[in-house]
Amino acid sequence: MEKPTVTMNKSLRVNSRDKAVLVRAPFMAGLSGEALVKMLNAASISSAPARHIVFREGMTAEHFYCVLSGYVRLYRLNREGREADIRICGPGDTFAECLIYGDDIYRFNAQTAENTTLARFDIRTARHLAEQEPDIARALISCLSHHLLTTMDCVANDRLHTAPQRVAEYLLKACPVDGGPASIRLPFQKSLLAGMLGLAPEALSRAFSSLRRAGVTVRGRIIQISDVKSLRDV
Amino acid sequence: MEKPTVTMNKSLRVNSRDKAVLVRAPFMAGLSGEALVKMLNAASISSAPARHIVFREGMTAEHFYCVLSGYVRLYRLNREGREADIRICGPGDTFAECLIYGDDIYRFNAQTAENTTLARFDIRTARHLAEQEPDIARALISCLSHHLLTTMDCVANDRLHTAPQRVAEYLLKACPVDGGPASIRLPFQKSLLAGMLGLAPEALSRAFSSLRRAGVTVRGRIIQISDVKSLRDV
DNA sequence: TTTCCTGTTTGATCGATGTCAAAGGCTTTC
DNA sequence: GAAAGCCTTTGACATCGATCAAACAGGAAA
Repeated sequence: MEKPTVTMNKSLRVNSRDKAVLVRAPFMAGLSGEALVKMLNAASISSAPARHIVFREGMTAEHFYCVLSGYVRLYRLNREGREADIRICGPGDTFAECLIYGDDIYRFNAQTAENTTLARFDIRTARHLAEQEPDIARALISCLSHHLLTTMDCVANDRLHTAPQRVAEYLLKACPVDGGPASIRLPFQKSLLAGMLGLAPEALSRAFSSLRRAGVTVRGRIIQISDVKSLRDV
Repeated sequence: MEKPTVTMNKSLRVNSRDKAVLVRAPFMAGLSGEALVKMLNAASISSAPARHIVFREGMTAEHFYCVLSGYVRLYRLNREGREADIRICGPGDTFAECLIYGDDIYRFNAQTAENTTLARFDIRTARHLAEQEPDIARALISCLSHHLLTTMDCVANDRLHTAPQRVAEYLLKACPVDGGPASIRLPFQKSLLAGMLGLAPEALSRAFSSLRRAGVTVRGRIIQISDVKSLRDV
C-alpha cells in the first residue's frame, strides 16, 4: 500500500526527448506558436517509478497529465477491492483532462505501470488558457472528442466481442502491415494488455492460445502472425 | 429494415416546450445571449416515430443532435448482426457531437426508441461557431467532458459489477430520496434499460427478481423500493 | 371493456470468463 | 552466466450471463 501523493517523486529538467513527445502529443499537436508556448510553460515534467500512485479516486483534482514515456493505468475498485482498468495511457496520451470543467474530484485511480515520465498541468491554469486561447480550446475539444470515441469503442467491444476477438482486434490495430505475415512486440506486460481489454491475465493467455489456430504464435513479448488477413475472420 | 435516411420525417415549427428543453440542455445551459441565439439559429427541430434510424455507422456525418423528447439508442453491430447499445440518450442529451473535430463518419448507429423530437445541428456550422464564440467552445468542452466521464463510468461498471448491482446502481441514481422507501417510474421500456446496462432483457428481468430480497418490487414500469439504504448493500 | 399485439418473465441449457492453485518460463540482478 | 523473483501459463472449477422457447401480462386500439 503506497500512500496517495499529489506530487511526483522528483522533478527533472526538461529532457529534449520528453519535450518532443509532449509537443507531438495529440493534445498539443496543432497548437500555434503563442498557444504552444503558453501550454509548455504551464507544464511541469516529473517522473515516477513503477507502481507509483499518481492519484486516487476521491482526491481533489488539481492537475491533469500527459504521458511522455511509460504507461499509466486508470482503474476503479469495487467494494471487495477488485480492480478494473478503464484505460491504459501510453506516450502522448492525456488523462484527467475531462475534469477541466467538472467536479474537482478524481473519478478513478491512476497508477504507473512502469517507470514513467509525465507532464503535469494545473487544471485551473489550463482552464484559463483555454478561455484565452481559442487554439487551446480547439485542441481540448479535439482531444476530448477522440477520447470519447475511443471509450465508446471500448464499451462496444466489451459488449460485442469475445476475448479472442478483442485480442485479434488489438493485434490488427497494432499491425504495421495489412496482409501476409507480421511480427509485433508488445510495448508492455501482458497483464497490462489484459486489463486494457477488460480481461483477467489468465483469460488473455487462453485467448492467445485459442488464436494459435489462426496463426498467432507468442513467445514472451514477441507475437508472430502468420497471416494478418486470417486474423480478421476470428 | 428501414432505409437509412439523413433527413428526419417532418420538420415542425419550434414548439415552446421543445425550445425550453433545448435551452436547458447541458450543452446550451450557460450560454450567454449572443452565443445562445447563434446556436438556436443553427438548430433545426424535427421529430421521428419510434424505431426510426437517425443515422447508420459509416454514413457521412453532417449533423449532431440533441434529444428534446423521447429516447435515442446508440448502438453497434457485430458480424453476426447482434446489437449492443453504447448509450441511451434522453431529453437534454447530445449525441455525435464528438465528431465535430474528427472523421466525418458516424461511428455507430442511432435509432429512436419511441416517438422522439430532436434538435439537429450542422457539424461544420457548429465548428465555426465554436471557433468564433469562446462560450460555445466552453460549452462543448463541458459537454464532452461530461460524456467522457459517463462513458468511463460505463466501462468501469461493466467490468466491475454484476447485473443486480448495475440495476441497483441505476435505481439509486434515479431515486429522489436518500433513505427509506421510494417509488420510481421507469421513463422507458425495460428492454431499453437492459441495453443501457449492457444486459439482455432476460438478464434484466432476472436481476430484478434477485433484487426482491433487497426489497425491490416491480409492477410494469413502477418500481417500489422498501428501503433505499439496503439497496446500497447489493 | 375486450381483443390483439408486443413486451416481459420464466425455465432450461450452454458457453464464456473469473477465481484459485500450482507449475513453468522470462527477465533482471547480482 | 547463474539464480532469484516475478510474470505467465495451465488445469480445475464455479459463476454469470446469453440464448432459445414458451408462457404470461400490460398496454394500445377498437
